[in-house]
Amino acid sequence: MPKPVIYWFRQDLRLADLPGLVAAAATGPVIPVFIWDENLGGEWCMGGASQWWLHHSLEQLGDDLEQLGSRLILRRGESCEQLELLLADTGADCIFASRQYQPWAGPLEAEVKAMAQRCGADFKRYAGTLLFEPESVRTGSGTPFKVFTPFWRACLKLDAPAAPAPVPEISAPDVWPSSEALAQWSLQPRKPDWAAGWSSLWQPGETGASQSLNGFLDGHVSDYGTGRDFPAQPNTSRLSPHLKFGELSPRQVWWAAQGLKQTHPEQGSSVDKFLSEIGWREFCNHLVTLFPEMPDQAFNGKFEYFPWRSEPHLISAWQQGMTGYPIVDAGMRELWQTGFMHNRVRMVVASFLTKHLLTHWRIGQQWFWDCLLDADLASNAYSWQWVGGSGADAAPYFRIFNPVAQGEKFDKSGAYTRRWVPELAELPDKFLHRPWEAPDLTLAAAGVELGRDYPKPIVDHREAREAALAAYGSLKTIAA
DNA sequence: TTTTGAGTTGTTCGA
DNA sequence: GTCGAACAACTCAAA
Repeated sequence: MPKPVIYWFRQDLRLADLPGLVAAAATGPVIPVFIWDENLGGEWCMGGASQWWLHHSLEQLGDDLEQLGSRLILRRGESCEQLELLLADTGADCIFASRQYQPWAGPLEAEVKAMAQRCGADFKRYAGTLLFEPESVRTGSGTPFKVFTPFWRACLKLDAPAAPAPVPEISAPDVWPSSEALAQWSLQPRKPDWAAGWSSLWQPGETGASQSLNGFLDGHVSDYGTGRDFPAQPNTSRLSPHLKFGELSPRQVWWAAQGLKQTHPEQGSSVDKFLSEIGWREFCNHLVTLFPEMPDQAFNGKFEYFPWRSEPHLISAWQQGMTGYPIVDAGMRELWQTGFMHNRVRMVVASFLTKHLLTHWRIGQQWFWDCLLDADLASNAYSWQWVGGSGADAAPYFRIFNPVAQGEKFDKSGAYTRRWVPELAELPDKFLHRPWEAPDLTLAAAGVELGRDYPKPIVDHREAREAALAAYGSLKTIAA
């Protein structure tokens, strides 16, 4: 009997289309392992909402492995130390894993490789988390791209990603190493249980992921191009948490989408628009491998001098969805209550924090990191810097979202806002996004007293806009 | 090497 | 109500 090998699961919690697992299964009996390395990433260790998802995803993965006659071994501690212990416990002679792209992942992989070799074993790393490896996408002059559109055009000219690999047959080792109990890791909130009810909103795990993908492609993708901008409409894929944990590979998404284009050519442009969002995931992750400081430092050095403010009561109002701007508050409450926020609304709330409140984008980045089920280091950092104006190819500084106009344009009928800000539900459409302009009688008829049932705006839009333009304008005199 | 066209998602104002 | 211009300047990527 050949020696067993270890498959080290990371943010790739699936069995299908996992090249490293295929290779491991072809080598010998496989010991699947997940290590809860809770401090990995330091400041960017896993946020609360994501831990809830992780718990359920691991539960599913364990069940799925048992269906195959295998198991998921759980260990807690520093990744490299635990792997070394596992090599000793099991006599395994190789560790297989998927490559990850956070700034700390490469050094950790190098450390594991060195440790394995010291132990007379080996470490093998496989692609599969992205469509294209960062090293493979280059401009005509051989440099990495810093602008999305030419980046994605170049990706589309490369060889198409390989077809997804099926679930391999996995043989079990003679002896299993010990495993910890998932329940003892306390990944789920206790008191208060802010995730109560999330199980009816989300289905973590590979099965839920492929159901979401298929459901989306069978239906709502057809109107993705325009429908995706309206938060009350069901035209977004909601695949991001599944992709973040690797329950679904981008190759599976790619191939399923290409298949749909074959059978429904008329949906081609919507499908391409959807795939370009997968392209943004690629782009952000490629950029963070090039610029590992992206999560922590302004891309544009000028922003070291930006006059950010820090007013705790404003930050807290934003976090709690009590700014007095209904579309902003709806988004922030959706985030807190479901671990997710619609894309359009993410932009509105991010613009509001950085521009109306002149609050550092890092405050928003950290809040999203803790609250979002799909929190991805690269996408989160890139997007906050993009909105805040300090990013690579960022939004122009005068692009300041008007929360009233955004509400009236993208949630005209108010279905989204009324759902998350129910105290305004009885207001007529005309005043829903600007309750401070409603006549007293209208407010009374809707059962709303501003300042009691719902806040007055914490800042005046026009004044805040002027202040933001002045603050951003102050950077013009500073050489980059 | 130099030149040229372009770059996710907006708002306001005045004609 | 609708439409175009202004709101800047800079960097990127390709020709």
